[in-house]
Amino acid sequence: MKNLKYFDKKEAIFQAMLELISKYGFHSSPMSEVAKQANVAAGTIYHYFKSKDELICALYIRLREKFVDNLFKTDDSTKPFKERFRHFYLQMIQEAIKNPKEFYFLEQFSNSPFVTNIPKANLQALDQPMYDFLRKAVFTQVLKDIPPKILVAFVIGSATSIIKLQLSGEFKMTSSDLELAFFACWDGIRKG
Amino acid sequence: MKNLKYFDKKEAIFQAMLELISKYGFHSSPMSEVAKQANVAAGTIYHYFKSKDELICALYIRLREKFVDNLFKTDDSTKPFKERFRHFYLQMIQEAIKNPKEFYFLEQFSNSPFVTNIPKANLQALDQPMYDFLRKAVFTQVLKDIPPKILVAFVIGSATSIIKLQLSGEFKMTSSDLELAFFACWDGIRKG
Amino acid sequence: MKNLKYFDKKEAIFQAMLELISKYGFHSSPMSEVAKQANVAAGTIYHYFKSKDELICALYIRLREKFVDNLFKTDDSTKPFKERFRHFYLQMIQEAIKNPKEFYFLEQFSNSPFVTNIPKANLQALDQPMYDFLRKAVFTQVLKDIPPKILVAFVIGSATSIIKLQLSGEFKMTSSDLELAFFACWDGIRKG
Amino acid sequence: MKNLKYFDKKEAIFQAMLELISKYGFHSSPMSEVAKQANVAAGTIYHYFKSKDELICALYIRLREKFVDNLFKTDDSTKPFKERFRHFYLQMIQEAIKNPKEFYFLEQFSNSPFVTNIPKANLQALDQPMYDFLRKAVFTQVLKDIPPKILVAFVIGSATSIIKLQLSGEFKMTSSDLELAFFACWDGIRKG
DNA sequence: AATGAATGAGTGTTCATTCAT
DNA sequence: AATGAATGAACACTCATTCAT
Repeated sequence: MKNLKYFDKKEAIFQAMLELISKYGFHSSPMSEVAKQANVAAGTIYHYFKSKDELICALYIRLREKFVDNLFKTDDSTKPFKERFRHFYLQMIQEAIKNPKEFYFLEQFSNSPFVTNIPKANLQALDQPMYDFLRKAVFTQVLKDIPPKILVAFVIGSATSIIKLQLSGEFKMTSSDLELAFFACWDGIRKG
Repeated sequence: MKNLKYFDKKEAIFQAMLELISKYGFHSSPMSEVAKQANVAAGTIYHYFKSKDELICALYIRLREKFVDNLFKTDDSTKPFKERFRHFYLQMIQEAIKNPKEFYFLEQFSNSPFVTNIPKANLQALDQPMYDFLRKAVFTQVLKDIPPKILVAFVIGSATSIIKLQLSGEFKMTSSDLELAFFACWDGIRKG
Repeated sequence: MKNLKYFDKKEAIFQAMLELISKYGFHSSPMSEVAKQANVAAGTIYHYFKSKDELICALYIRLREKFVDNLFKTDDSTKPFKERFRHFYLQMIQEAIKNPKEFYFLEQFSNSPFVTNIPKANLQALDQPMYDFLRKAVFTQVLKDIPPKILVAFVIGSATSIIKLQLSGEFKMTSSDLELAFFACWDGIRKG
Repeated sequence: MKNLKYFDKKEAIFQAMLELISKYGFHSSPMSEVAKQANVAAGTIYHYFKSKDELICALYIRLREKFVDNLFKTDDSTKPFKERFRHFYLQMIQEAIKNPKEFYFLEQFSNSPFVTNIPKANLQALDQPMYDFLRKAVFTQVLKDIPPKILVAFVIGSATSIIKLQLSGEFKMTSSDLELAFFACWDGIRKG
C-alpha cells in the first residue's frame, strides 16, 4: 500500500514534469507548476528528488531506457536481418510519433547542456543495445564495414529527423513514405 | 563611425549571447552576463532588441542563414550532381565541426519550444535552398523519387547526428570515416 | 524498560540538538537532522516537545542547571572563602573547557532573542546559587560591598570571556595563566 | 549625487538589518523584511551585498570598528594610566548602553557560528587597539604581568557582562555602581 | 509510542526589464 | 545612444509541523 502510494506520487511527478517540459521547456516549467500538475505539494517533490536537475535527469534516463527497450521488445532474432532492421527502424519512428511528449523531452534534453550532467558511461550504456544490434550485422557482413558508432549515428539521426518532420505537422507521412524512408536508410548501410 | 560603433555593439551582443547559450543554455545565460561579455551596459541591449527572446530568435535566424549560405557558396553547378552532393554533405559536417558554438546553439534552439516563436514560413524559407537543391536532382532522376521534405530530413538528420558524434569527443572521425558517412547517405538516396 | 526507552529517546534528542546547534547554530539545525542524529523519526520529537522552540528552551534550562549545580557540587563550606571562590572560579572555567558544546550552546542561546522566551523569574532562579554564594561573602565582609548582581556579572563575565579565549584556540592557557586569571578576579572583588 | 544615493541605500540596508537582527535574531530577519524596512526593493540589496551572510558579516565588521574606535577617540594619553583606563572602561559600558541594538547585534554575532566566517586575522585586527593599550601598561609596570590576551578578555568580559545586566532591565545601575564596577576591574589588574 | 511521507508557507536569491541621468 | 542602479515578480528549495498508519 505504502509502496503503491509511493510510486504513484513519484510517477505523477515524472508525468507532470514530462508534460510541462515537452510543452514549455525547462525554464518555463517551475517546480510549483509541476507540483500542481502532479497534485502534490511542492515540498513533496523533494522527498523523491534532490533537485530539479536531478528530477529532469532521472526522467531522461527513465524515458531513454523505455524507448530503447521498446525497440527490441518485439525483435525476432530468427528473422533475416533486413526484416529485423526494418522492424527496428519503423518501430522507432512510430513509437516516437505515438509519444510526442516523450520524444520532444528527449530531444530537448539531449541537445541542451543538461546532458553533460549525466556521466558519459551512463549515456553509452543506454545506447548499447543499438550498438550491439548493428555491430553484429557488420560482423556477419550484412552491413557495410562502417564503425558502429557512425552506423548508429546515421540510423538514429535520419530517423530522428524524419520523426521531427512528421511531428512538425508540415508533412503528413503515409505508410509508403515510411517505406521510402526505411529504404533510404537500408540502402545506405547494407552491404553490396 | 557611428554606424561602425552601432554594428560593433550589436555584433558584440550577438557574439556574447552565442557564447553563453552554447555553453550554459538559455536559462543560464542572463542578460546581465551577456552585457558584461559584450562590454556593454545591460540597458544597451534593449536599444537593439526588444527582449531576450527576440535577441535569441534574431540570432537563430542569422546563424541559420549563414550556415545554409555557406553550404552553397562553393557549389559548382557545372559538376556532376554526385560530386556536388558530396561537397554539400562534407561541407555541412566540416562547417559545423569548425563552429561548434554555432552548431550547439542552433541545435539547442531548434529542439526547444523557442522555435515556435518563429513563423513556420520563415523557417521554411531558411531551408529553401536545400529543398531546391535536392528536388532538382529528384526531377532529373539522379535521386530516388522521394518527397523532397523526407529527402532533406534524411540528409540533414544523418549529417547532424554524425556531427554530434564527432563533437561529443567520443569518436575521432578520420577523413575516410567521413567518406564512409558520405557514401552511406549517397547510397541511401541515389537512384539505381 | 518502557521508561528506560522513553528517557533514552528524549535524551538522544537533547543530545542531537545540542550537537547540531553548538556546531551550526539554531537556524542550521533542522528538526529532520536532529531526528536523524537521534535515530528517531521526525514525528517522534513532537511526542516529547511541543515545538522546536520548546525543545531548545528545555535544553537550555537543563544545561544551565547542570552547569551551575556542578559549580557547587564540590564546594566545601568549611574551607575559607577565598579557597572556596578559587575552586568555584577555576571549576567554572575548566568545566566549560571540558564541555565546549554545552558552553557554546549556552552562550549562543543566552545572547539570542530566544532567551526572552524564558520567564525572567526562571532565569533568575538558575543563577540563585551564585547570588547566594557571593551575597553571603559580602555580608561577612570578605568581599567588597558591591551589589550582588554586579558582583555575579563581573565574576561570570570575566570567566566567560576567558573560556572563550581558550576555546577559540588562539591562546593556550597554562595552569599558571589560570591562576593569574583567578587572582585578577579575586583582587577585583575581595575586601581590603 | 550618485555617490550620495549609493551610500544612502547601503546605509539604509545596514540600518534595517541591524534593527531587525537585534530584535528578532538572524533567522527571523528575512531579506524581504530588510528590504521593506530599508525602503528598497529586495533585489537591490544584492547590488550591494553578495548574500545575506556577507551583509551580516560586513555589518559586524563595521560596527565592531566603530565601537572600538569610539573607545579611544577621547583617550588622552597625557593623563595617568589609571584615569585613561577608567575612561576607557566606563566609555565602553556607556557606549553600549546608549546603543543597545548595536551591542545586541555584536554579541549575538560573536556568539554564533557566523563568526567563523570572518578570518581570524581580521578579528584580531579589530581588537588590536585594545591589546596595544593594555600591553603598554603591562610593560610600564602599571598593570600586573598578565598575558595581554587574558587581560583583554578579563576586562572586556567583565564589562560586557555588566552591560548585559543593565540592558536586561533587571538592575538599574547608578553612576556609583559604575564606579564600583570600574574599581573591581581596576583592582583586579593593577600592579601592587 | 513511533513512524516518516506529506504539507505549504516562507526563505534567499535571480534576472528580464525599466528609466533617470 | 548609452548607462547601470533599481525594480519586484518569480524561482528553487527548506523545514517545522501534522497525521494516517
